[in-house]
Amino acid sequence: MSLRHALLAVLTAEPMTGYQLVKYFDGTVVFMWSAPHSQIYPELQRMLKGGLLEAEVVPRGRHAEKRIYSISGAGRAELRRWAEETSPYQSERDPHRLKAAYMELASPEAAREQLNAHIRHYRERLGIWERIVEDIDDRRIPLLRQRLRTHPADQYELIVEAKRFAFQGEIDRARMEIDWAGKGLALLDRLHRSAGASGPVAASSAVEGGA
Amino acid sequence: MSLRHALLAVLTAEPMTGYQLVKYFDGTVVFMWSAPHSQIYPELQRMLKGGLLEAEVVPRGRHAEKRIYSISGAGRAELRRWAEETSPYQSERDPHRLKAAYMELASPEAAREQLNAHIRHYRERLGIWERIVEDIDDRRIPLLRQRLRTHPADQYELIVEAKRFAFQGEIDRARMEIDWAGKGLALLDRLHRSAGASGPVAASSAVEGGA
DNA sequence: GTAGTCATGTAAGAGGTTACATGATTAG
DNA sequence: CTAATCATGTAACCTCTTACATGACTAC
Repeated sequence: MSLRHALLAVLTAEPMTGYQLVKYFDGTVVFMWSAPHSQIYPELQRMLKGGLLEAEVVPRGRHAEKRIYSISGAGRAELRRWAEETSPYQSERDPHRLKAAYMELASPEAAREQLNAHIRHYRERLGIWERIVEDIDDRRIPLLRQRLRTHPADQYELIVEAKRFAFQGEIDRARMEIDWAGKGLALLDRLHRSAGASGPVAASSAVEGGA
Repeated sequence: MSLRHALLAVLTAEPMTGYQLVKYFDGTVVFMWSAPHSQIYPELQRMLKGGLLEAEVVPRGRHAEKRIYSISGAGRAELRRWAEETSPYQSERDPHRLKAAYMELASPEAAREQLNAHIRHYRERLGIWERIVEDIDDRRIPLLRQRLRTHPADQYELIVEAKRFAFQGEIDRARMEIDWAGKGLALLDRLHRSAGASGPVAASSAVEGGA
C-alpha cells in the first residue's frame, strides 16, 4: 500500500487539496511514485474515513468548495510504522527483460528498434532525474523548501540527502539500463555480422536518439 | 499481458501440462516472469478458448487425466506479433526507492537495517542469476536444451545469447542495487557521525518536489 | 498407510489503468 | 465569451496475491 504512504509523506510537508496531490502524482515521473486522480481521490476518502487525515472545507469563489487535507496524529503514526518496517520484496517482472530473453522471435530490425527505444526511454528519464537532483541541490523544489521550513534545522541535511539518494538510485538504474541495451545492440551486431547470412538486414546498430 | 506471452514463449520449446508450466513460473526466479498457479490455469483456459493453444488429453494412471498444451498457429502468430511490437514503458514504482526518499522518518537503525536487507536481497538474486548464466553457458538448462533441439542450428547462438543477455540485465540490476544501498549506508554513517549521537531521527515528514 | 508430488481448479480482494463524467473559477 | 485550470468524482476492467479446495498417483 505504497500510494497511501506516499500521500501521507507528501502531506507532512504541508496540507493540500486532492487536486494539488494529483498534480504531484499524476502522470509525472518527478516522484518515486505515480498515480492517476482516479486512484488518489478515493484513497484520500478512505484515509479520511480511517482517521489518517483531517479535511478542512474552504470556499472557492462563490459557489464552489475545496477540501484541504492534512495528516492527523494517527496518520503520522501509520507513516512512522511504515518507515520503520522492512517491506517485502516481490519478484522482478520487467516486460522488456522478458522480451529481450526471446529476441530470437523478432526480426533483427524489430529487436534493434526495441533496444533503441529502451535507450531513448532511459535517456529521457536520466535527464529528468539528473535535473531533479540539481534542483534538490539548489533547493529549487517548492515542496522540499516547504518541508524544510516546517522541520527542525538539525534534520535538514538528512531530509535533503534522503531525496537526493533516492533519485540517485533512479539515475543509477537508468544508466544501467542504457548500458545494458547497448550491450544488446553490440550483440546483435556481432551475431548478424558473423551470421552474415540471408537476412534482409544489414545496417549497423549505431545507437539512435540523441538528447 | 506479458504472462500470456511468457507462456506462449515457453511452449515453443515443447508442449507441456499446466502443472509443468506452474513449476517453471511459480515461486521461482528462474525465468524473467513469475506467476502462481492460480493465474496460470485460468490463463491457459482463456488461451485455449481463444485458439492460441491446443490441448491433448492424455491418461494419467487409471482414473486421472492431464492436458498437454501446445502452441497453435494462431498462438505463434500472436507471439510473433508481440515480439515485433515495441511495448510501452510505464513509470517506475519501486516501494524501496520511495521509502529511501523518506529515510528521515525512520530511526537510523531501521534505515540501516532496510538498506542491509536491500543488499541481502539483491546479493541473493545476484547469486541465483549468476548461476543461471553459468548454466546457460554450460547448456545445463533442460528447457533450453529442448529449445535448441527443436530449432534450426543457425539460430542456436541467438537463442542462447538472448537468454544470457536478459539474465545479464538482472545481474547488472542487482549489482546496481547493491552499490546504491551501499552508498546509502555510507550516507547514514556520515550524517550520524557528524550529527553526533544515536538519537532517534525525525518524528515526521516527507517530501519532494514537482516539476 | 502415508507422505510427497502431480494435477487442477475457484474466489475474494488489493492495486492500477483507462474511460466516462461534471461543473466552477480565472485569465485573456 | 472562451479556453485553461481548478476541483472532484464513478465505473469497468485487468493483473496479481492470497487463500480455500480437491483428488489421484507413486515411492516408501
